[in-house]
Amino acid sequence: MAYDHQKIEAKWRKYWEENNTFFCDTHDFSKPKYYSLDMFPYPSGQGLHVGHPEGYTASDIVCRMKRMQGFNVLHPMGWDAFGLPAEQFAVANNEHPEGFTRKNIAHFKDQIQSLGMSIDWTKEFATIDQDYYKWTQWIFVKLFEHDLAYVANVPVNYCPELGTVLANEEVIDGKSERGGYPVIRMPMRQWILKITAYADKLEKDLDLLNWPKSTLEMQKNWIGRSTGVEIKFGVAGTDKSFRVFTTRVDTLFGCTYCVLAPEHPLVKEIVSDAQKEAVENYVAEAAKKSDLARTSLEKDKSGVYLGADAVNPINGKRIPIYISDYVLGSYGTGAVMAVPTHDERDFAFASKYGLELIPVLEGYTGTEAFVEDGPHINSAYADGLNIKEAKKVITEHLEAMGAGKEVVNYKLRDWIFSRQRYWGEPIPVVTMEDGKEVALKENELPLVLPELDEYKPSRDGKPPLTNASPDWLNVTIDGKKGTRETNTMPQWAGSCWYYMRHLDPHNTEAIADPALIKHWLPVDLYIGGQEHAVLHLLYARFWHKFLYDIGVVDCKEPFTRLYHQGMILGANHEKMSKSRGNVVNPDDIVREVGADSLRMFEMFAGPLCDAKPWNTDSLQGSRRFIERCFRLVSEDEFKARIVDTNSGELDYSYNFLVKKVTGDFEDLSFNTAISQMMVFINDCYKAKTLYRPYIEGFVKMFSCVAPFAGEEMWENLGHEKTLAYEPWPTFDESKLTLNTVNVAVSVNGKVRDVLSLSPDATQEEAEKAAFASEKLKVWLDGKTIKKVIYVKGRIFNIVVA
RNA sequence: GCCCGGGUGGCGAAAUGGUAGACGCAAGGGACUUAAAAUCCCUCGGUAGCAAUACCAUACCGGUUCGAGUCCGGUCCCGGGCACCA
Repeated sequence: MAYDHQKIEAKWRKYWEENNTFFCDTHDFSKPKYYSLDMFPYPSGQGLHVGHPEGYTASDIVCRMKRMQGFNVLHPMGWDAFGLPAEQFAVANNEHPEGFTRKNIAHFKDQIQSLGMSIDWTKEFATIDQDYYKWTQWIFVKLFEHDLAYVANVPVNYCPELGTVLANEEVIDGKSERGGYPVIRMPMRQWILKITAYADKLEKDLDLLNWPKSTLEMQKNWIGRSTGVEIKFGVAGTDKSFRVFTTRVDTLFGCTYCVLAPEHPLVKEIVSDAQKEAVENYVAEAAKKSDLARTSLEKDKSGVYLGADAVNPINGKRIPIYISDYVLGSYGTGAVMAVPTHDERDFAFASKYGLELIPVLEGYTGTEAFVEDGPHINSAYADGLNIKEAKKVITEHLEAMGAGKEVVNYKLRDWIFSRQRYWGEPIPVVTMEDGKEVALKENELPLVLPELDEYKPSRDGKPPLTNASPDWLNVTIDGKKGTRETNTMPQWAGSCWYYMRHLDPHNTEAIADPALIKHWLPVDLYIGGQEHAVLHLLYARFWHKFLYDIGVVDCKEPFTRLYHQGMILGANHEKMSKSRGNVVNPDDIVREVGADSLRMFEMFAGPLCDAKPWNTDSLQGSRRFIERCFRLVSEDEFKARIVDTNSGELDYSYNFLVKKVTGDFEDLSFNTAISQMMVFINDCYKAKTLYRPYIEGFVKMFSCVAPFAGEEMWENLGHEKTLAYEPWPTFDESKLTLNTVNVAVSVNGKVRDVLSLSPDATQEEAEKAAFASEKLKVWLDGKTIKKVIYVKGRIFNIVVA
């Protein structure tokens, strides 16, 4: 019986669906739980990409093993279904985006099912389902009630091409993260979530996570915690003052001027008449510039003297105040103390405007800012101290004077949460005539997205929902008139809490049954692309922490273990793209060589986290391996070798295999697990007899990677039911001890002979055997033996002079 | 510029500080076959040699060690992230 992948895969797909094989009874708490989650896909019109099966297969392998190990495994799938492409399709065809999206979902689901994922489809839902986004809106209302959602007129990142504002996280190099369109700064009324209120927790709790180092690092940098001192500077000749933030308070004696951000409120108040025009011009120019222009184009520093001076609180020195756009209004206090001798930016600025230079650390040469550690000078009581000591002393002085205190600052900004788009969750708020915002009550949710005649945003940035019918727009609450919010939520909203909803996707009373939340969270394994290292993962952590604080969840973090699959590149080692003509369609592969071969190839190609090029030959090699395994239980020649009494010939190979595969699957090291399976199969081909329990154990492990073939092989071995819940193979440690092991004998570290010794041969025995070696004579002849090093089972090294 | 990763055969890659290149792909040879495909077996880092074997070899330079792909310092490349954050 030949390996017919199409027949086998169709057969078992049907079997799993009909028997609801992978149904997870989430209320069954009798077994330990294992919750494995894939980052749910956005169901695009293009269908599945060949990269999707990679992450999905990885988590599927772990789920299949965990199920056999007796865990109650939850492995769900859902759809991140609000989003731009569907809306763009809707605008182009003047059609509601839902129909298009539902069609895509059906296609995605069919494709994923064809890949043999052991998913419990009874837990499926989409973010666009009304009974899902009801709860997304509910969480928003809770945030609002806790003053974590507010409206403000702020300068935002507006993307004219997309017709919407974007979060800071969605702007990369002045362009939109999606589409790469230019983004400009302009003030607009927006809903904002106070993620900064959670900055400290988001930073600290990174310690609790088993996440890739690079991702932790990126989150840390994004949050950008820094400890420093806030210092109060008085404005000379007035009763006004301003605060600066510095991480280098030790250099305060070298501060020779201060710089305010152009948008600093004090600027208008203290500017001198003589400088007024120049300052106003500069402020106007800076306001026009986008962040991009202020940063990348402005290598050269510019600024204007305010005509006012400040007083350095540490020594009473009178110093000029400038404004410059290299100081950001949105970070720290929007004002800095400048120490040109020990800060590169200040040095550049001071050199340009001929400002005073006072070195306060030994090592300053006058040609550039000296930023290393060293003894302080010109710093009164801090002279001779290093940075750390000087910081302490000067901070104490400032505190005693009431002129400074230690503070923590974050780079993280609040999350601009509203979008001027149609295809998103409506924000469940009504603005009353008096300008007050009122959130809808729970029984008024969901606030359903109304149908429109047209889905286009208007040119002036007004959202499509402003075109909704007056019935929808105008509401009366307690006899007062109000208007519904016409902004919608960003796509991230739906993905912030979906992992909770999979536990209980049809609950109408709560976001999920609290008992289920308590039992099943956090997610044990979360696999998805690294492109979400900051955006989605930061937002989801924020919502989770908020839900923790209001008692909805009782763990601090949603995802304990996170892993990113690497990209599948084109055969030419470049990113797959239509324009490069190197795109591989998974449907074609499934049809031609089968889902099992695709899974095997993607897992065997290299470490899960690495980028891996597509390789058609290697794909065939994976199929060849599956066929080789299949033949063992389907061809008479091999079936006749399967026996019920153990001859012992595969003892080592099998037991080592079980140990290796179990550990490697746990570590997500699938490529090495598969190579060990290949070694075992090669051994099987050489063996005279095949001990049945070994073959069955192999099939169980193999089936995690190639589930269709695995089930078929299991049936060929005489079983009637699926192997999905068969007990996971165990290994016998005693079978892993060999009678003899190869011990390399080296002279001065160079291997000269290999001895066959007992694994626990003593040093004396090893020595005897080594010095008896003919091959060694040449290397030892006439030499003095200084010492020998013996490591059991590994090496016997002789050091000679 | 700063912060993370990473650099090993023709290719994808393995290697608790202990015989570098497991496993696979490609290539070459053999068996089976009328033939081909498929399958099975063998060879396969470089140089020299009929061979045994020797020397060289994990980006480059240096160090620690009996012993370094692995640890430490420096250099050069490649990938990713951040970028006036005071």
